[in-house]
Amino acid sequence: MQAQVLDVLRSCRVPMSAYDVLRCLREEHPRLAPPTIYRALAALMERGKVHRLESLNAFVACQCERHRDAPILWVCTDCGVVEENSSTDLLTALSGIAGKSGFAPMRHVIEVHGRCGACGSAESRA
Amino acid sequence: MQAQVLDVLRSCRVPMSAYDVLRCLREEHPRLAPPTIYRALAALMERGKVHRLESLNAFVACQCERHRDAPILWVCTDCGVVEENSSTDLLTALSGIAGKSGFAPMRHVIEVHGRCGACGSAESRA
DNA sequence: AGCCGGAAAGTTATAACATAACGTTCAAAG
DNA sequence: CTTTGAACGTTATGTTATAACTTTCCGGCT
Repeated sequence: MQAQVLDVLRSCRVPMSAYDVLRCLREEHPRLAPPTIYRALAALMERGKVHRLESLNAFVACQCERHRDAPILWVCTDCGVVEENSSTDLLTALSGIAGKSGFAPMRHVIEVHGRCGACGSAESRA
Repeated sequence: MQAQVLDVLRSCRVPMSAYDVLRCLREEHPRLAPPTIYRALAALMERGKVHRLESLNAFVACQCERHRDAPILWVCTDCGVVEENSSTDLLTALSGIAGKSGFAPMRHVIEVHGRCGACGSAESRA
């Protein structure tokens, strides 16, 4: 089930809600119910294969093989595509701020909404 | 209505869901319905008086009088309290990364979950 | 083989979060 | 004193998520 959910998510660069995934997989498994999907997604997130987009209540397949740091997710509000990367500098900066107030970070949520390069140049050509 | 919602949110440092706010205000306005709350929250967010915690589907009153930058929200997973600040350096770093791929940021979601200083020292004393 | 135990998935039901669509009120502009 | 539009009320429903319990299946054990 995890493998099937991951396949569905990998088949598209646009994030999908758990219910989108459910609708996809119901074509093959008509009786599939939400908890199954959420369990698979939880396991995949645990293994770092999938990221949850908190600001969209949606999920994307991880685009990197391995993570050193927390991912930064770049969401195009125009085409919907999500890019992923990470920045040691950024994490260092965050840790620095955290340190001053004695805050011990456990999990970072960094999502940036805007217009991606492709949509930006498409627009400027128009 | 906006003022009442803001009062409720300001009365506590822990984020509240829209339905938490609704339950609070129903004591005074028994017939209050969700759309009224969501409308007030939308207007307050527009005015920068309230922030939405995307990773919790919840809302907190803004703790700063004015923002230069996008807020960084620090969420204690122990006591639930949210602190807020901002960092020009961090935003600069993000813009730098964005620039390389031609991404034009419009909205930043930066939320860090971890243990706050107070809970950390409480634990170490125990 | 037959049994046991645990992990994954199925199943049912409901909780929690959010908004569409339309109606009402009321005050300020014309 | 009518028009108009913003705020709010109301009803209904859509969307996201999980609690709680059951079943299935596989692998080890006797």
